Amino acid sequence: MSRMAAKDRREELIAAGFRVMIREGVAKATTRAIVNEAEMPLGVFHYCFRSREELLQEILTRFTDSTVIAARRTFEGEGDLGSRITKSLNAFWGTVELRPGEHQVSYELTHYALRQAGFEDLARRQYQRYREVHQELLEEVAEAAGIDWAVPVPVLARYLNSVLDGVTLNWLVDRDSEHSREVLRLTGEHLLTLARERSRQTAQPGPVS
Amino acid sequence: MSRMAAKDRREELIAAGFRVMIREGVAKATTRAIVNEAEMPLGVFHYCFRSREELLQEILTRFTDSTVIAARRTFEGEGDLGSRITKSLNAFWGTVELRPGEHQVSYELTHYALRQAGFEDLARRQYQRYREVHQELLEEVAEAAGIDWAVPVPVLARYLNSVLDGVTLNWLVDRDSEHSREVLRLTGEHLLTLARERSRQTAQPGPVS
DNA sequence: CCGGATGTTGGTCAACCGTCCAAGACGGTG
DNA sequence: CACCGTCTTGGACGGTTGACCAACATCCGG
Repeated sequence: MSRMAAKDRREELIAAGFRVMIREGVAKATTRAIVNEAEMPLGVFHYCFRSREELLQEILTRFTDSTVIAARRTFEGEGDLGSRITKSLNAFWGTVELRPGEHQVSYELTHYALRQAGFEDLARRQYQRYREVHQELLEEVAEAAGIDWAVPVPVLARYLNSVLDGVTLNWLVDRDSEHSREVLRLTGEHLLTLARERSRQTAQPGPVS
Repeated sequence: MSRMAAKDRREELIAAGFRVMIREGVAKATTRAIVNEAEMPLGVFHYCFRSREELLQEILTRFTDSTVIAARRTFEGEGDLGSRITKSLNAFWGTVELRPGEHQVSYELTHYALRQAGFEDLARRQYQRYREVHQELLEEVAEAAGIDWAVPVPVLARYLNSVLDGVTLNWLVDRDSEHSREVLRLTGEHLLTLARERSRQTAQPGPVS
C-alpha cells in the first residue's frame, strides 16, 4: 500500500465504514468488513482508531453535523411563513428519499449508542442538537414573519422533530412516499395554524401616540 | 431439568429472551444469554427453535399483538371526541413510561428485521397493523361522535403513528416526560381541529321534514 | 413391561469477532 | 549516509457466537 498519513487513512476508513453500514447495517460493519471496503490490510484499523467504537462515534457525529448544516442551509431563503415551512419540510424529505440508507444507519447508531455504556451521551447530544436547530429555525421564521408561536417553542421543536423522525421511520419500513408527503403537508398546515399575530407589548418605535 | 413439553419450554424461552433484550438489547440477546436467563442448558434452545431468528420473530409478533390489543381496549370507553382522543393518547403514553424497555426493543427488532433478508416483511406487517388499528379507531370515534375527518383517514393514521413513534423515540433518548406530554396534548388538539360536522348526504331516518 | 416417541444434556464445531504486536519499509533531516 | 519518527503488514490471540449431535433419560400407549 502506498504510504499515506494516518489522518488521511482515518478519513477513508470513516467513509468506507459509512458505506458498509448503509449497505449492510451497523451490526455487519465489522473492522474486517470496513477495512476490506477501503481495500486496506486489517492492521491499519487499530493504527488509525483506538477501537471500533471510536469509528462509530465519528460517523454518528459527522452525520449529525452535516444534517444540521444542511437543515440550516435550506432555511436561508425568502418567502412568507407558509412557503418557508413547506420548503423546509420538502427539503428534508428530499434527503430521506434520496439517501434513505443514511437515515436508517443514523437510527441504528442511535439505538446502538443507547445500549453502550458511556455512549448514551452521544445519542442525547445528537437529538438535543436536532431540536435546537428546529427551535432556532422556528424562532427565526417567526421573527421574519412577525408572528409568535401559540405554543412554547421547545415543545414545537420537539413536535417537529418527532414528526420527522416518525414519518421517516414509517417510510423506511413501507416506502409509501405518497402518504408520507401528505403527512408532512398536514404538519406544515398545522404549524401555520399555530402562528399568532405578534402582540405589541415590546415598545415599538413609530407614529403611535 | 424436570421434564417439560417443548411447547411450554418455548414460551419460557420467549419470555426469557424478551427479558434479556429489555435489559441488554437485542444484539446481546445471544442463545447462551437467553438460555442462561431461563436457567436451561444450551442444547434446549435448538430443540425448541429452528434458529435464533425464529425466536426474534416470535417476540416481535407477540409484542405487536399485545400492543394492538391494548390499544383497542383503551378505546372502548365513552365520552365525547376530545376526551376519547386524550384518553387514548394518555393511555399509550402510560405504557411507554411504564415499560420503556419494551418499546426500545421493538425499535431494535424493527431495524434488525429491515436488515435481515426475508425478514423485512415482518417489519412491514408490524407497521401496517399499527396503522390499521389507528385507522379503525379514528373511524370508530368519528362514527360515535358523528363527524367526518377533514383528511383521508389513512393519512391521519400514518400521521398519528408517526407522532407516537417519534415522541417515543425522542423520549427514549432524553427522557423529557414533560415536553413529551405537551407534544401529545398538542397532537390531540390538532386532531380535534380536523373534525368536520358530518354532511347529511346519507339518508337519515328521523323527525326532519 | 416393552418399545417408540419425546425430551435432556454436555460437549464440539467452524466461523467470526476486536484487538494486539513484532518486524519491516519508507522518507525526510541532520 | 545514518538515523528516527511514521507508516505498513501479516499473522496471531483469546473469546464469543449459532448451530449441531450422539448419548442418555423419561414417559406413555399397547
